[in-house]
Amino acid sequence: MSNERRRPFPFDQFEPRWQRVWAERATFHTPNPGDAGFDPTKPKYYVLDMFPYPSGAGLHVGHPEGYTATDIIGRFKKMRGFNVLHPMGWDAFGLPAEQYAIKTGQHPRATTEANVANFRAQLQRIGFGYDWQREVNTTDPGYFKWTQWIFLQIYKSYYDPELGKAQPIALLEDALSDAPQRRSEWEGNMYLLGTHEAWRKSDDSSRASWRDGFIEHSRLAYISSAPVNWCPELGTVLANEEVVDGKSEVGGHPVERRPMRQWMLRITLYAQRLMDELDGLDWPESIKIHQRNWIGRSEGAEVRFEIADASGRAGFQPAVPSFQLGTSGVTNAPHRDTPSDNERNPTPDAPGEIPGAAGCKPALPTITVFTTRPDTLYGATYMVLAPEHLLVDSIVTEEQATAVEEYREKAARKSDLERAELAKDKTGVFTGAFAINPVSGERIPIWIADYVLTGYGTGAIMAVPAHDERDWEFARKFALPIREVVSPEPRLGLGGGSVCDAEPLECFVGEGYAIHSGPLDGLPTAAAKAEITARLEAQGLGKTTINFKLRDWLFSRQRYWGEPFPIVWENGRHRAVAESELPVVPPELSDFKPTGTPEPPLSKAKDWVRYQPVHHERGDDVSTAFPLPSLGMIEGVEPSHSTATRELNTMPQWAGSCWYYLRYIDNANAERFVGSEAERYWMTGTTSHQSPVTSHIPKPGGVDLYVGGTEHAVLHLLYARFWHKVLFDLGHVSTPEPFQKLVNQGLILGEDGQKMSKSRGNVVNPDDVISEYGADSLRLYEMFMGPLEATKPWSMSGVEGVFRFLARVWRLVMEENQAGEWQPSAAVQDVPMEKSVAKVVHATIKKVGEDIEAVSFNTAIAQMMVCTNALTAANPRPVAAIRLLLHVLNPFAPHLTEELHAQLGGTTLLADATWPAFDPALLIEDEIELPVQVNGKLRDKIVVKKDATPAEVEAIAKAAPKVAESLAGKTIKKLIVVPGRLVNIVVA
RNA sequence: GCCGGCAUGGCGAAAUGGCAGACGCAAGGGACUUAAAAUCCCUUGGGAGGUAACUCUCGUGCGGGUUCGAGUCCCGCUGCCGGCACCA
Repeated sequence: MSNERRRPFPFDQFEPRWQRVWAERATFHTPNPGDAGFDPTKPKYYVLDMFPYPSGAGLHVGHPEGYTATDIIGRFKKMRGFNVLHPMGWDAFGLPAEQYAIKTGQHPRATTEANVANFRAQLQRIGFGYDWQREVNTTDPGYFKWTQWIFLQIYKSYYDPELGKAQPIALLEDALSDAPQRRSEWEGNMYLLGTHEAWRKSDDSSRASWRDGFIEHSRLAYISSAPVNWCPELGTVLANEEVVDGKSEVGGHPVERRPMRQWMLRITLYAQRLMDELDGLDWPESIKIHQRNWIGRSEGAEVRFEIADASGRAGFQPAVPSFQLGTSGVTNAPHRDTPSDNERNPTPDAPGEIPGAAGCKPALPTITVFTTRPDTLYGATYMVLAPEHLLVDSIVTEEQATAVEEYREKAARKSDLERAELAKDKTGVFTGAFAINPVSGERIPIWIADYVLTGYGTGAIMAVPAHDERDWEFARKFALPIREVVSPEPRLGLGGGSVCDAEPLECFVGEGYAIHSGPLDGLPTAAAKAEITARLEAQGLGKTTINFKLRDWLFSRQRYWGEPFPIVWENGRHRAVAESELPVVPPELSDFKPTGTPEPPLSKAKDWVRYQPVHHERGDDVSTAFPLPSLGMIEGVEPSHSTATRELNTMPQWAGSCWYYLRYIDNANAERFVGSEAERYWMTGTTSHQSPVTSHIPKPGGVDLYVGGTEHAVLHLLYARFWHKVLFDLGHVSTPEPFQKLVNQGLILGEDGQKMSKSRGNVVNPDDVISEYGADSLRLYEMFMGPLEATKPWSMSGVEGVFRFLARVWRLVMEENQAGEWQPSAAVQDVPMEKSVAKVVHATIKKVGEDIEAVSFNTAIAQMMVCTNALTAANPRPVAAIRLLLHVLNPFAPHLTEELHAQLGGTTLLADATWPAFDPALLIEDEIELPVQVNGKLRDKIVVKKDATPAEVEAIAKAAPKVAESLAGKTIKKLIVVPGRLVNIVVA
């Protein structure tokens, strides 16, 4: 069979040989600034692949697609005189290794090591020019030490809304002690930071504890007990981004909502920056749009509704200011930030509420809603709270209490999946309470319904059934009044803001003109929004607001095979371990099974759990964020370390991949996560000898080219940008964005046009392709299939096609002797190139270079095929022409070209060669052929001198036989000569 | 429902608003060979006409438009793929 068959060229012999040569000579090693061999005169180019999770299944053909693209570009840039950084590593924490461990009892570290070895060998077999000295592995303690360190930087920071950036939390502490009078101002912001719970508790405590609580809850990493996505099957919680249709993205297991104590990262505070700073990036527009949609900014207004007391009057105005209407324009849903003793009946703590002070008539709370259509306020005929809304308990009437409680329990039990499936069927219950429409003064009922989400806006809405599909449906089902307040066309004579005549027949959600809306009547929607918002603001009843769909990032997992948090708990408070204690290494376990409860598997390591503080040398960073005594320790009690326990959760897999591109830059650095000199060079191209980087970098800088699949459009690419921005704010990195240019490779389908999968049996294994056709054929085919970004099916006969092309290149240079051995061909001679040969060779140099820059590899390969066909026809074959072809083919088929280059007497590596220059003079034709059209239809072709004047061209064109025939008896209305392109004659 | 992307031969695909189908696959024919493989050469979008070199004509999902000229730009559809989906 195939191994019996004689190979058209001996790729199986020379491919491994050249791979060894590259490895031995460290051909693709790139020194850092300051290292031996570093050339500061060269520009830098950082080309990055999305590093793989080393699964047990090994590489599939999708991996080498992007990797070959970056390899071609990296090798090309090296030939063009760049310092090229092109590294590879392993995103090796993750669920599959842990689940395999559960099944087999084998330690995840063992399987991970074996898989990494396999992946590395597979990649090396394809001949990628990685700098293997820069390899990183997220599970390496020398790596995750710095993942933990970065987490601590986030933990020790807060977001300053005025500066719009993260700051060390120590500064916040200073600010609070320096300016205690700013407390009320801070209180406003505190709610915005989700810290109102702490504020409430601190109300009657000392100033110091208020401050501690405030600091505690200002951290960019915080503890929350909000309902999270719990997956019982996987035994862990998942981020919103990891839940697809109510099922886990990994494994497809059902996911339910339940409140749990979890670490969250305040990515929401970066929503605006994450959105704005996309603009400067050279990314596919679709990915940018995807991220913008995910962040989901919407502009609107918050409106405060008072609750009517039983007699129907508006309730008492609360004595405290409504600090939800704070200074910052950014709000998000209230989080229940502190573990609640009874999670099913959380303490109401909504804004403005003062629960039952003894002996006084309780002031009734207000309800704040978010709306993008404040212009429809006159049409708000009822309100809806999310079932989980914290106000429900305090407003529900006795008669409705049972029904409400039943509904809330049912809603809580519903999984996300059920909630999604039942989405169209609205359900809800009346609370028995009423609110006052602030503009019409009308008494409107307050309902609860699960179509209102607790996590978005304020978790409460004003319902305008005439102009919102969902409210319309709900109102129809429960026979609630529907009032039309927007008309698609301007209407006259329907003013007065009074009652409308009849309920509308259908829901109108578009923009139009206000009707039945008092002072707004006749205004177009945009103006009506502005007018009503101004009026509300003047009366303290509302204000413009911006809302984001983006939620804070749920950052903890109940897994073994992940980075432990560098956090210990004591007396119910968390604190950072000292930096000198990093890395916090996971304990050895033999049983990795989920506990079956939300208790993480690390809880099984009883000794590890009990925190034994290391003895600190002088100068060690023990104090971390702020001194231990301020952490809520009981005064007078000596801190006792024996009671301290470690945080048992681990970080999600995204943690390691949030910064790996930085570690490649300086992967052996034991002092810092990345050396600043090297970081500045590879991210901005400048060194300390050059002018310092200012805070306003015109080009965002970062990785020059990042290639990977679209599946990371909102997960990895959003998380990594977030971490990078925090590091930038804190002065640890020099660019605001990590990845300047992004290219998405398309999906490779099976030969049947279906997605490759084991069950379909259409999976192509790159190893098989290599053993039959060689690594160069695999590389070349993956690039020749079509545009890199396109989804395209695999075709083995296509592989065969590029294989034949490579064999033709081989035979350009080599021929078989009588004994059947390959030897340099006699046809290859040191003769000058004929002009026609020189022309095609130089055209090839030009086009291939341009196409590589444009990431258009399929057309570059087509041009090299044309060139090869031309050279095959030449006899003798000028060796200079062949050498030039080998140079431009080298980034694509590095093994074959190195071999042939050596066979032609080359003593240096093509990989180290300089990209050839083309001679533009050769590409200029003396005579050019021009098509001549009559009325846009091709009639003839003429040949003219390249510098012929338009008048000359015109004359020749008119004289062309077929043109003359078409023109006979007609008058020329217009004649267009496009120099070098065509002639078009318009006749009557 | 909303937001993207795509639509060109039998197939993968090319084409700064300027000769549609480069390059490759597949297919057919031929050369070499005892034979096969490999290799090399020729043909290959549809239709019509011509003994022939060739000639004419239609053709880039559908319908309009802009333009001397549209696969390409604009408007309106259809189909497929991907994402989001009660986000007020």
